[in-house]
Amino acid sequence: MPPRLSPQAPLACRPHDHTRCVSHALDEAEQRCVTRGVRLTELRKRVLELVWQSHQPLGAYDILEQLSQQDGRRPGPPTVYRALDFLLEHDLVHRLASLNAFIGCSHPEHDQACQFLICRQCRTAVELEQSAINQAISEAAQGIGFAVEQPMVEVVGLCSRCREDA
Amino acid sequence: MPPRLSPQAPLACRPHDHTRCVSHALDEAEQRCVTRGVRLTELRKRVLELVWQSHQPLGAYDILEQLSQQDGRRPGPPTVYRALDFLLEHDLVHRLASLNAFIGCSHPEHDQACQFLICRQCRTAVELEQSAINQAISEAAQGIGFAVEQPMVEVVGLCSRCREDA
DNA sequence: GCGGAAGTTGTAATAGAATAACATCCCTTT
DNA sequence: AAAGGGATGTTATTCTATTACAACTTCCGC
Repeated sequence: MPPRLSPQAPLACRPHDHTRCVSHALDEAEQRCVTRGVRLTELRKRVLELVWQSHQPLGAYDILEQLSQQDGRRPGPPTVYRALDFLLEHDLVHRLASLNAFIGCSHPEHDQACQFLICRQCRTAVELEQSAINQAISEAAQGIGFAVEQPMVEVVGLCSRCREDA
Repeated sequence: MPPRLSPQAPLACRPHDHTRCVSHALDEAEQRCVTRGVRLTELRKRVLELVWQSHQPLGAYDILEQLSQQDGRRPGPPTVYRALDFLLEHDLVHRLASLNAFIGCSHPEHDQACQFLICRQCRTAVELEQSAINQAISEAAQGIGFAVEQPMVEVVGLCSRCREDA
């Protein structure tokens, strides 16, 4: 039986008012862009919002489709990828290589660790910030003279809720 | 300046007689398949050999091309992917999600940890087996009730040789 | 305001990675 | 020899991502 979740568990793990996640992420993104002197255009903001729609990573073509259906526009793939590239560059989203999908960055202010726990059933992805993981990686790398630049951790498994359901 | 490599550093990090890597990998694969009662066919063996050709991960379509050029065959993508699926299933190769590429598994006998240091310059990928990394991951996962199934670590950076050259 | 420069988006075509569906072949077992 | 299962071949297609170029917007100095 899965252990009871602590109140410190990431929001994505528990039921929560998700509209607040989204608005918080958008606010933070606005500020971040102001600070960096770059423009969070309508398109970029919309893509960020779509990515934040849930805690499940979203494919570029899913975003494309939602832009087509919900908004009036019908942009081509490059338009979406460019928006995503922008958001990636400014640490507002992450790309999950194992899923070819994108997800909102939960803590853009910190060093982006790019550590994710991905539930294979409900597809929810939770971002971690475990310095212990990074440290273990750094130490191993140092041992063979490898200079770490972008560590990436993606762990597939079953989240606590899906374990309960099983 | 990068630190001197210890003699325990993985082979892939240093110059070495690579034909021995390959033949050792093939031998081990043969045995593993016998043990498991599955068939290491000519095609599968050939794909494994191609993947082991170097310590740089190889794309499925690269394999395809080499099969076309070096051997007489001209198989379609499904043929190659099926061979790769087989090899993956039996832990004889790994797939690097961040590169869409495949690489020989250095220690199929152990639990496959799927930890890689990938040099962005020479593209060499070194497989690690750091239980410390897995442990850090497990602990973090346990904290939020997540059941780890397939941890995956891919670290992009600069290997020691490429640091020296720079 | 005007014009240019930089940045952003639109559009069409294409490249790259992976799979579906079905046919054929081969090996084993009886 | 026949049957069954596993392996491979073949064709077409899906999904992911990028190249190259055109059009438009925003910003800034004049």
